[in-house]
Amino acid sequence: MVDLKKGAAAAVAADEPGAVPDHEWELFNTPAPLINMASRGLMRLAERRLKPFGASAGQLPVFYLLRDGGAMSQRDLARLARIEQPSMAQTLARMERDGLIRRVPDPKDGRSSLISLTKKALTKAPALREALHAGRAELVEGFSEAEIATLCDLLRRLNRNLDRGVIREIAE
Amino acid sequence: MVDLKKGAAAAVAADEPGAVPDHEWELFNTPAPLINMASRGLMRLAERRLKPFGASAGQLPVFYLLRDGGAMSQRDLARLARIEQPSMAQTLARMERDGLIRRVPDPKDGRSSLISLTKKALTKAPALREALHAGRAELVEGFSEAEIATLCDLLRRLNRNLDRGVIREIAE
DNA sequence: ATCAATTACATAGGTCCCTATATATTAAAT
DNA sequence: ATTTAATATATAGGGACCTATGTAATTGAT
Repeated sequence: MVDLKKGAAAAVAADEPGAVPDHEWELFNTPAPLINMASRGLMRLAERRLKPFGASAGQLPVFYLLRDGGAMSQRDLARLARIEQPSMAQTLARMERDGLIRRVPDPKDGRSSLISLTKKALTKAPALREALHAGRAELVEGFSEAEIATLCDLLRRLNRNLDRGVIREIAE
Repeated sequence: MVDLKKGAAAAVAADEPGAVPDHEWELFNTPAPLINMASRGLMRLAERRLKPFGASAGQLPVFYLLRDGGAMSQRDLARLARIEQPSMAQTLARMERDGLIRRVPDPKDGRSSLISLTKKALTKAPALREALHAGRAELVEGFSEAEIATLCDLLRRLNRNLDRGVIREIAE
Protein backbone atom coordinates (compact mmCIF):
# COMPACT_ATOMS: atom_id res chain seq x y z
CA MET A 1 0.00 0.00 0.00
CA VAL A 2 2.37 2.70 1.04
CA ASP A 3 4.95 2.11 -1.66
CA LEU A 4 8.07 3.27 0.09
CA LYS A 5 10.17 3.68 -3.00
CA LYS A 6 12.77 6.18 -2.07
CA GLY A 7 13.48 9.21 -4.13
CA ALA A 8 15.24 11.30 -1.59
CA ALA A 9 17.72 12.08 -4.27
CA ALA A 10 17.93 15.47 -5.91
CA ALA A 11 16.84 17.06 -2.70
CA VAL A 12 19.07 20.04 -3.11
CA ALA A 13 21.66 19.28 -5.73
CA ALA A 14 24.01 21.37 -7.80
CA ASP A 15 27.51 21.81 -6.53
CA GLU A 16 28.95 24.46 -8.74
CA PRO A 17 32.66 25.13 -8.30
CA GLY A 18 33.02 28.58 -6.87
CA ALA A 19 29.57 28.43 -5.40
CA VAL A 20 28.49 28.39 -1.82
CA PRO A 21 29.16 25.00 -0.24
CA ASP A 22 26.04 22.94 -0.61
CA HIS A 23 25.48 21.94 2.98
CA GLU A 24 23.51 18.78 3.16
CA TRP A 25 20.95 20.74 5.01
CA GLU A 26 19.31 18.49 7.47
CA LEU A 27 16.47 20.96 7.55
CA PHE A 28 15.37 19.90 4.11
CA ASN A 29 15.27 16.25 5.02
CA THR A 30 12.90 16.71 7.86
CA PRO A 31 9.14 17.24 7.51
CA ALA A 32 8.91 20.76 8.88
CA PRO A 33 10.75 22.69 6.18
CA LEU A 34 9.19 20.60 3.46
CA ILE A 35 5.76 21.45 4.79
CA ASN A 36 6.64 25.09 5.10
CA MET A 37 7.97 25.15 1.58
CA ALA A 38 4.92 23.38 0.24
CA SER A 39 2.67 25.80 2.03
CA ARG A 40 4.41 28.79 0.52
CA GLY A 41 4.29 27.21 -2.89
CA LEU A 42 0.59 26.55 -2.51
CA MET A 43 0.01 30.11 -1.49
CA ARG A 44 1.76 31.41 -4.56
CA LEU A 45 -0.09 29.00 -6.79
CA ALA A 46 -3.44 29.95 -5.31
CA GLU A 47 -2.64 33.62 -5.59
CA ARG A 48 -1.74 33.35 -9.23
CA ARG A 49 -4.85 31.37 -9.99
CA LEU A 50 -7.29 33.46 -7.99
CA LYS A 51 -6.06 36.95 -8.69
CA PRO A 52 -7.68 37.04 -12.15
CA PHE A 53 -11.00 36.59 -10.40
CA GLY A 54 -10.36 39.23 -7.79
CA ALA A 55 -10.09 36.73 -4.98
CA SER A 56 -7.25 35.48 -2.81
CA ALA A 57 -6.26 32.40 -0.89
CA GLY A 58 -7.33 33.46 2.56
CA GLN A 59 -10.82 34.14 1.31
CA LEU A 60 -11.45 30.61 0.13
CA PRO A 61 -12.81 29.29 3.41
CA VAL A 62 -15.28 32.15 3.49
CA PHE A 63 -16.36 31.51 -0.06
CA TYR A 64 -16.75 27.88 0.78
CA LEU A 65 -18.62 28.27 4.03
CA LEU A 66 -21.07 30.80 2.62
CA ARG A 67 -21.30 29.29 -0.83
CA ASP A 68 -25.01 28.55 -0.66
CA GLY A 69 -25.90 32.12 0.13
CA GLY A 70 -26.10 31.34 3.82
CA ALA A 71 -25.05 33.65 6.63
CA MET A 72 -22.77 33.05 9.56
CA SER A 73 -21.12 34.96 12.37
CA GLN A 74 -17.48 35.95 12.22
CA ARG A 75 -16.79 33.67 15.11
CA ASP A 76 -18.20 30.64 13.34
CA LEU A 77 -16.33 31.46 10.18
CA ALA A 78 -13.10 31.65 12.13
CA ARG A 79 -13.81 28.47 14.02
CA LEU A 80 -14.66 26.45 10.94
CA ALA A 81 -11.76 27.84 8.94
CA ARG A 82 -9.55 27.08 11.91
CA ILE A 83 -7.92 30.45 12.10
CA GLU A 84 -7.98 32.96 14.94
CA GLN A 85 -10.73 35.52 15.17
CA PRO A 86 -8.57 38.55 14.40
CA SER A 87 -7.27 36.84 11.28
CA MET A 88 -10.79 36.26 10.09
CA ALA A 89 -11.67 39.82 10.99
CA GLN A 90 -8.94 41.08 8.73
CA THR A 91 -9.92 38.81 5.88
CA LEU A 92 -13.52 39.92 6.18
CA ALA A 93 -12.45 43.55 6.24
CA ARG A 94 -10.67 43.04 2.95
CA MET A 95 -13.60 41.17 1.49
CA GLU A 96 -15.95 43.89 2.55
CA ARG A 97 -13.65 46.48 1.04
CA ASP A 98 -13.78 44.49 -2.20
CA GLY A 99 -17.54 44.16 -2.09
CA LEU A 100 -17.50 40.41 -1.58
CA ILE A 101 -19.35 40.17 1.69
CA ARG A 102 -22.08 41.98 3.53
CA ARG A 103 -22.75 42.24 7.26
CA VAL A 104 -26.18 42.33 8.78
CA PRO A 105 -26.57 42.87 12.52
CA ASP A 106 -27.75 39.70 14.21
CA PRO A 107 -31.23 40.36 15.62
CA LYS A 108 -30.65 37.71 18.26
CA ASP A 109 -27.35 39.09 19.50
CA GLY A 110 -26.36 42.69 19.57
CA ARG A 111 -22.64 41.92 19.54
CA SER A 112 -22.68 39.90 16.40
CA SER A 113 -23.25 40.34 12.70
CA LEU A 114 -24.32 37.77 10.19
CA ILE A 115 -21.99 37.65 7.24
CA SER A 116 -22.99 36.58 3.78
CA LEU A 117 -21.59 36.73 0.28
CA THR A 118 -22.74 39.48 -2.04
CA LYS A 119 -24.20 38.72 -5.44
CA LYS A 120 -20.87 39.72 -6.90
CA ALA A 121 -19.09 37.08 -4.82
CA LEU A 122 -21.64 34.38 -5.52
CA THR A 123 -21.13 34.99 -9.20
CA LYS A 124 -17.42 34.39 -8.90
CA ALA A 125 -17.86 31.19 -6.94
CA PRO A 126 -18.07 28.72 -9.84
CA ALA A 127 -14.93 30.11 -11.44
CA LEU A 128 -13.09 29.81 -8.16
CA ARG A 129 -14.22 26.26 -7.73
CA GLU A 130 -12.95 25.53 -11.20
CA ALA A 131 -9.60 27.19 -10.58
CA LEU A 132 -9.15 25.26 -7.39
CA HIS A 133 -9.95 22.02 -9.02
CA ALA A 134 -7.33 22.65 -11.68
CA GLY A 135 -4.79 23.70 -9.08
CA ARG A 136 -5.40 20.59 -7.08
CA ALA A 137 -4.83 18.44 -10.14
CA GLU A 138 -1.57 20.16 -10.87
CA LEU A 139 -0.46 19.77 -7.28
CA VAL A 140 -0.87 16.03 -7.13
CA GLU A 141 0.15 15.30 -10.67
CA GLY A 142 1.83 11.93 -10.75
CA PHE A 143 0.34 10.83 -7.45
CA SER A 144 -1.84 7.77 -7.19
CA GLU A 145 -5.05 8.08 -5.26
CA ALA A 146 -3.53 5.85 -2.60
CA GLU A 147 -0.55 8.13 -2.26
CA ILE A 148 -2.76 11.14 -1.86
CA ALA A 149 -4.72 9.33 0.79
CA THR A 150 -1.54 8.36 2.59
CA LEU A 151 -0.28 11.91 2.46
CA CYS A 152 -3.53 13.27 3.89
CA ASP A 153 -3.52 10.66 6.57
CA LEU A 154 0.01 11.45 7.68
CA LEU A 155 -0.72 15.16 7.62
CA ARG A 156 -3.80 14.69 9.74
CA ARG A 157 -1.78 12.84 12.32
CA LEU A 158 0.83 15.56 12.24
CA ASN A 159 -1.82 18.17 12.77
CA ARG A 160 -3.18 16.22 15.66
CA ASN A 161 0.25 16.22 17.24
CA LEU A 162 0.52 19.94 16.74
CA ASP A 163 -2.88 20.56 18.31
CA ARG A 164 -2.04 18.38 21.24
CA GLY A 165 1.14 20.29 21.87
CA VAL A 166 -0.70 23.55 21.98
CA ILE A 167 -3.30 22.24 24.34
CA ARG A 168 -0.71 20.64 26.55
CA GLU A 169 1.16 23.89 26.89
CA ILE A 170 -1.87 26.04 27.40
CA ALA A 171 -3.14 23.77 30.12
CA GLU A 172 -0.05 23.83 32.29
CA MET B 1 -12.09 23.50 18.80
CA VAL B 2 -13.81 22.03 15.83
CA ASP B 3 -13.56 18.34 16.26
CA LEU B 4 -12.50 17.40 12.78
CA LYS B 5 -13.97 13.95 13.22
CA LYS B 6 -12.88 12.90 9.80
CA GLY B 7 -13.96 9.73 8.19
CA ALA B 8 -15.10 10.32 4.66
CA ALA B 9 -18.44 9.06 5.82
CA ALA B 10 -20.87 11.38 7.53
CA ALA B 11 -20.69 13.35 4.36
CA VAL B 12 -24.00 15.12 4.29
CA ALA B 13 -24.82 14.30 7.84
CA ALA B 14 -26.00 16.14 10.87
CA ASP B 15 -28.02 19.22 10.33
CA GLU B 16 -28.88 20.11 13.85
CA PRO B 17 -31.30 22.96 14.25
CA GLY B 18 -29.45 25.88 15.75
CA ALA B 19 -25.99 24.57 15.05
CA VAL B 20 -23.68 25.50 12.27
CA PRO B 21 -24.09 22.93 9.54
CA ASP B 22 -21.16 20.57 9.63
CA HIS B 23 -20.23 20.79 5.98
CA GLU B 24 -18.06 17.87 5.08
CA TRP B 25 -15.56 20.37 3.90
CA GLU B 26 -13.81 18.86 0.98
CA LEU B 27 -11.04 21.33 1.63
CA PHE B 28 -9.99 19.42 4.70
CA ASN B 29 -9.76 16.14 2.90
CA THR B 30 -7.41 17.41 0.29
CA PRO B 31 -3.69 17.95 0.81
CA ALA B 32 -3.57 21.71 0.39
CA PRO B 33 -5.47 22.81 3.51
CA LEU B 34 -3.83 20.11 5.59
CA ILE B 35 -0.44 21.39 4.55
CA ASN B 36 -1.43 24.95 5.19
CA MET B 37 -2.75 24.07 8.61
CA ALA B 38 0.35 22.09 9.44
CA SER B 39 2.54 24.96 8.36
CA ARG B 40 0.71 27.39 10.59
CA GLY B 41 0.88 24.97 13.47
CA LEU B 42 4.60 24.55 12.95
CA MET B 43 5.07 28.27 12.87
CA ARG B 44 3.29 28.68 16.17
CA LEU B 45 5.21 25.83 17.72
CA ALA B 46 8.53 27.24 16.56
CA GLU B 47 7.61 30.68 17.75
CA ARG B 48 6.75 29.45 21.22
CA ARG B 49 9.92 27.44 21.47
CA LEU B 50 12.26 30.04 20.06
CA LYS B 51 10.94 33.19 21.64
CA PRO B 52 12.56 32.45 25.01
CA PHE B 53 15.90 32.58 23.23
CA GLY B 54 15.15 35.78 21.38
CA ALA B 55 14.96 34.08 18.02
CA SER B 56 12.16 33.33 15.59
CA ALA B 57 11.26 30.83 12.93
CA GLY B 58 12.28 32.78 9.87
CA GLN B 59 15.75 33.24 11.27
CA LEU B 60 16.51 29.55 11.50
CA PRO B 61 17.90 29.18 8.01
CA VAL B 62 20.27 32.05 8.67
CA PHE B 63 21.38 30.55 11.94
CA TYR B 64 21.90 27.28 10.20
CA LEU B 65 23.76 28.57 7.16
CA LEU B 66 26.09 30.72 9.19
CA ARG B 67 26.41 28.39 12.15
CA ASP B 68 30.14 27.84 11.78
CA GLY B 69 30.90 31.52 11.96
CA GLY B 70 31.11 31.77 8.18
CA ALA B 71 29.97 34.67 6.06
CA MET B 72 27.68 34.78 3.06
CA SER B 73 25.93 37.30 0.84
CA GLN B 74 22.27 38.06 1.23
CA ARG B 75 21.64 36.59 -2.17
CA ASP B 76 23.17 33.26 -1.24
CA LEU B 77 21.30 33.15 2.02
CA ALA B 78 18.05 33.72 0.18
CA ARG B 79 18.84 31.15 -2.46
CA LEU B 80 19.79 28.45 0.01
CA ALA B 81 16.86 29.17 2.28
CA ARG B 82 14.65 29.11 -0.80
CA ILE B 83 12.92 32.37 -0.12
CA GLU B 84 12.88 35.54 -2.21
CA GLN B 85 15.54 38.15 -1.76
CA PRO B 86 13.28 40.81 -0.26
CA SER B 87 12.05 38.31 2.32
CA MET B 88 15.60 37.57 3.34
CA ALA B 89 16.38 41.27 3.37
CA GLN B 90 13.60 41.82 5.87
CA THR B 91 14.66 38.92 8.05
CA LEU B 92 18.23 40.18 8.06
CA ALA B 93 17.05 43.66 8.93
CA ARG B 94 15.29 42.26 11.98
CA MET B 95 18.28 40.18 12.92
CA GLU B 96 20.54 43.18 12.61
CA ARG B 97 18.14 45.19 14.73
CA ASP B 98 18.35 42.44 17.35
CA GLY B 99 22.12 42.29 17.18
CA LEU B 100 22.21 38.79 15.72
CA ILE B 101 24.07 39.48 12.50
CA ARG B 102 26.73 41.79 11.22
CA ARG B 103 27.35 43.04 7.66
CA VAL B 104 30.76 43.67 6.23
CA PRO B 105 31.08 45.15 2.76
CA ASP B 106 32.37 42.59 0.32
CA PRO B 107 35.81 43.72 -0.86
CA LYS B 108 35.34 41.82 -4.09
CA ASP B 109 31.99 43.37 -4.97
CA GLY B 110 30.84 46.82 -4.10
CA ARG B 111 27.17 45.92 -4.30
CA SER B 112 27.28 43.16 -1.78
CA SER B 113 27.88 42.63 1.91
CA LEU B 114 29.06 39.54 3.67
CA ILE B 115 26.75 38.58 6.49
CA SER B 116 27.81 36.67 9.56
CA LEU B 117 26.43 35.86 12.98
CA THR B 118 27.48 37.95 15.94
CA LYS B 119 28.98 36.41 19.04
CA LYS B 120 25.61 36.87 20.69
CA ALA B 121 23.93 34.79 18.00
CA LEU B 122 26.59 32.09 17.99
CA THR B 123 26.06 31.72 21.69
CA LYS B 124 22.36 31.09 21.23
CA ALA B 125 22.91 28.50 18.52
CA PRO B 126 23.20 25.37 20.68
CA ALA B 127 20.03 26.19 22.58
CA LEU B 128 18.18 26.69 19.31
CA ARG B 129 19.45 23.41 17.99
CA GLU B 130 18.19 21.78 21.14
CA ALA B 131 14.78 23.41 20.95
CA LEU B 132 14.40 22.36 17.36
CA HIS B 133 15.30 18.83 18.12
CA ALA B 134 12.67 18.67 20.83
CA GLY B 135 10.09 20.26 18.57
CA ARG B 136 10.79 17.81 15.83
CA ALA B 137 10.30 14.91 18.23
CA GLU B 138 6.97 16.28 19.35
CA LEU B 139 5.88 16.81 15.79
CA VAL B 140 6.40 13.25 14.67
CA GLU B 141 5.41 11.59 17.89
CA GLY B 142 3.84 8.25 17.08
CA PHE B 143 5.34 8.10 13.61
CA SER B 144 7.61 5.28 12.58
CA GLU B 145 10.81 6.18 10.79
CA ALA B 146 9.36 4.68 7.64
CA GLU B 147 6.30 6.88 7.90
CA ILE B 148 8.43 9.96 8.32
CA ALA B 149 10.44 8.97 5.29
CA THR B 150 7.26 8.42 3.28
CA LEU B 151 5.91 11.77 4.33
CA CYS B 152 9.11 13.53 3.32
CA ASP B 153 9.17 11.74 0.04
CA LEU B 154 5.61 12.67 -0.83
CA LEU B 155 6.22 16.25 0.20
CA ARG B 156 9.31 16.45 -1.95
CA ARG B 157 7.33 15.27 -4.93
CA LEU B 158 4.64 17.79 -4.15
CA ASN B 159 7.20 20.54 -3.97
CA ARG B 160 8.60 19.45 -7.27
CA ASN B 161 5.16 19.76 -8.82
CA LEU B 162 4.78 23.20 -7.36
CA ASP B 163 8.15 24.30 -8.70
CA ARG B 164 7.38 22.93 -12.11
CA GLY B 165 4.14 24.85 -12.23
CA VAL B 166 5.87 28.09 -11.50
CA ILE B 167 8.49 27.51 -14.12
CA ARG B 168 5.94 26.48 -16.67
CA GLU B 169 3.95 29.64 -16.16
CA ILE B 170 6.92 31.95 -16.11
CA ALA B 171 8.18 30.51 -19.35
CA GLU B 172 5.06 31.09 -21.37
C1' DA C 1 -32.14 43.23 39.86
C1' DT C 2 -27.17 43.47 40.02
C1' DC C 3 -22.57 42.57 39.44
C1' DA C 4 -19.40 39.38 37.58
C1' DA C 5 -18.13 36.21 34.06
C1' DT C 6 -18.35 35.12 29.37
C1' DT C 7 -18.87 36.19 24.59
C1' DA C 8 -18.25 38.68 19.86
C1' DC C 9 -15.65 41.95 17.66
C1' DA C 10 -12.29 45.55 17.00
C1' DT C 11 -7.54 47.22 17.31
C1' DA C 12 -2.60 47.34 17.91
C1' DG C 13 1.66 45.49 16.85
C1' DG C 14 4.57 41.73 14.77
C1' DT C 15 6.43 37.97 11.80
C1' DC C 16 6.89 35.77 7.46
C1' DC C 17 6.28 35.90 2.86
C1' DC C 18 5.51 37.72 -2.08
C1' DT C 19 5.51 40.82 -6.37
C1' DA C 20 7.03 44.86 -8.62
C1' DT C 21 10.42 48.43 -8.93
C1' DA C 22 14.24 51.55 -8.13
C1' DT C 23 19.37 52.07 -7.41
C1' DA C 24 23.89 51.10 -7.54
C1' DT C 25 27.83 48.39 -9.49
C1' DT C 26 29.97 45.04 -12.08
C1' DA C 27 30.38 42.41 -16.38
C1' DA C 28 29.80 42.14 -21.41
C1' DA C 29 29.60 43.68 -25.93
C1' DT C 30 30.50 46.64 -29.39
C1' DA D 1 35.81 53.45 -23.91
C1' DT D 2 30.88 53.55 -23.92
C1' DT D 3 26.74 51.72 -23.81
C1' DT D 4 24.07 47.76 -22.39
C1' DA D 5 22.88 43.89 -19.77
C1' DA D 6 23.05 41.43 -15.66
C1' DT D 7 23.48 41.47 -10.46
C1' DA D 8 22.99 42.70 -5.44
C1' DT D 9 20.26 45.23 -2.45
C1' DA D 10 16.76 48.35 -1.08
C1' DT D 11 11.99 49.96 -0.88
C1' DA D 12 7.05 50.12 -1.47
C1' DG D 13 2.84 47.84 -0.94
C1' DG D 14 0.10 43.72 0.30
C1' DG D 15 -1.71 39.42 2.08
C1' DA D 16 -2.17 35.93 5.67
C1' DC D 17 -1.43 34.76 10.30
C1' DC D 18 -0.66 35.32 15.41
C1' DT D 19 -0.78 37.14 20.34
C1' DA D 20 -2.41 40.44 23.52
C1' DT D 21 -5.91 43.73 24.75
C1' DG D 22 -9.86 46.77 24.79
C1' DT D 23 -15.01 47.32 24.39
C1' DA D 24 -19.74 46.36 24.22
C1' DA D 25 -23.51 43.09 24.81
C1' DT D 26 -25.22 38.84 27.09
C1' DT D 27 -25.44 35.33 30.54
C1' DG D 28 -25.25 33.69 35.09
C1' DA D 29 -25.17 33.58 39.78
C1' DT D 30 -26.31 35.77 43.64
